[in-house]
Amino acid sequence: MSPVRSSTRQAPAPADAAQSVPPSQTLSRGIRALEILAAAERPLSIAELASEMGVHRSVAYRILRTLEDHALLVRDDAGRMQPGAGLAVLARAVSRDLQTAALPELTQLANSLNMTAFVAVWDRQDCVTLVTVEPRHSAATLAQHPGTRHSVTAGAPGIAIQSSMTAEEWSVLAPDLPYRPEAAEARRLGYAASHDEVIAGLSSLAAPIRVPGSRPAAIAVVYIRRDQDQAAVGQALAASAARIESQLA
Amino acid sequence: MSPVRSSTRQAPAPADAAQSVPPSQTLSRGIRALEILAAAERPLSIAELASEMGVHRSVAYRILRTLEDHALLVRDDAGRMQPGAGLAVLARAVSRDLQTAALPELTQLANSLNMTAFVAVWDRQDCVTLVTVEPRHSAATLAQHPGTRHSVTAGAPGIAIQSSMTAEEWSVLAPDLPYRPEAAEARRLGYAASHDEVIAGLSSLAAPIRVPGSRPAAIAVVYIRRDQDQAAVGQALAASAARIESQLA
DNA sequence: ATGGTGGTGTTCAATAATCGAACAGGTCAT
DNA sequence: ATGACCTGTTCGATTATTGAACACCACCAT
Repeated sequence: MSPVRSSTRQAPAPADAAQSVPPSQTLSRGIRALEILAAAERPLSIAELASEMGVHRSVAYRILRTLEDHALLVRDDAGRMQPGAGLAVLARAVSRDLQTAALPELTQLANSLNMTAFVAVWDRQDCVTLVTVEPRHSAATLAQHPGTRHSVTAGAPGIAIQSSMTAEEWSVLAPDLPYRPEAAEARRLGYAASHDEVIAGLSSLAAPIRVPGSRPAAIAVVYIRRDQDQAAVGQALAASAARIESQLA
Repeated sequence: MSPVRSSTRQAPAPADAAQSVPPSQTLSRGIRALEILAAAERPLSIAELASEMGVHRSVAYRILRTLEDHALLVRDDAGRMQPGAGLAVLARAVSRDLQTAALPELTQLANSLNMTAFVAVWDRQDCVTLVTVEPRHSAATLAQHPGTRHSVTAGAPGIAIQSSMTAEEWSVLAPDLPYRPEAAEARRLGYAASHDEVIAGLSSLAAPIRVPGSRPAAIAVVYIRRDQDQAAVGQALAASAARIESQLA
């Protein structure tokens, strides 16, 4: 296929049973610092972070300095920490091809349907929103922001992702998660629907995107009014998904 | 000002001369793994990453396992590593208020001007693109993606950021970086312009956004044709910047 | 002024986390 | 089947990490 790309042979990733190599303590703590900071809604001092992490302040100091070196963290005027631009650079590389292929489709969908459109990927137990596009005349903007995560067993994107495989395939890949019966119908239709699942009052439609070599994703829209022509929108989503898949091949 | 926000007193962030605390080795390596992975345009095996990082394979193994635990990394079908969705979650927290305030303005600008609009923040020597919105009828989409970085001394966004402060303030905050004379004029006009600076053939206009407590940012558009009414577009940018600033107050 | 409070940054011996070699496999070409 | 290349695991030696203690600064009440 790609004659230049050498060394294609490699070993499998066997079922990850209880891993026997203990995680790196320092690295874990560093990441936890980032997670805490991302969840906090205001900048935090080193001392606050240290107590939040449950480590000695001098340990936090060293860790935060390191994160700062790599621009994953920046300081306030007052010296307090907040997430840094380096994270945006790293995030751009997440499913880069999918992001690139999906963006034009999302723009097109958002504006023609006048709904917020987004791509979500399957990550462990969750569905994570990767890119979003809001419609042009967004008066009451539905804020579906990137980085949002919710259970993959709830909402149209999750159902769509499930619908890209059979119940049996699902039980292999996600033995702990239930297979939603709606996925079977979504499989027939080419798209999935949900109402009031993730956020009360909101409805969502989604179509699966099969990504070669990776877990499946979904392209979706959210909306408020229930009186939509679900079939038409669903088919538009499925068509977009097909175009995206063809670009990823 | 904000009576609820307790504990406002804190120490300064004195000039960061050569830091005397050595960075955490393990954490640095973990971040470097992410950087390498983000720069690579294909998934990498553990062995490849190890040699790329210049560490023993078993060291890389432990580090990657840890990153995987936190969903900053996911594996290929074949067990090779690629950036994970957790990074998207963290990135969403970068200048969250700015992102939120800017998004509607970007959508509005992109569609009314029919140009790609984006927000860039100042990070060390660089200008990093945070959010972008492409116009609706994007035939030839200018792919200005989030995460793009280029020197803050080049391009309209960089000049706009410089224009938000005087040459003297600049020399304090960025002693190593030159102050572009264009910034003085941009300061008068309320917006900055550049041609062929970052990417040959592309022009850009930008207005500064002053962010309370943080480094300044910029809102900008890129376009190909030179025959634009620069003043009108520049003023639209400045107006958007003003609205964003008022939301951040 | 003066001390109290809450913060940052630095140093250093003790300790526990990390390192890296060696081993045990698995998969895919040839 | 043989070699090439990979993942995952174990374990003693080494070294990075830890955390207490110290010096210092800014701000606020008293």
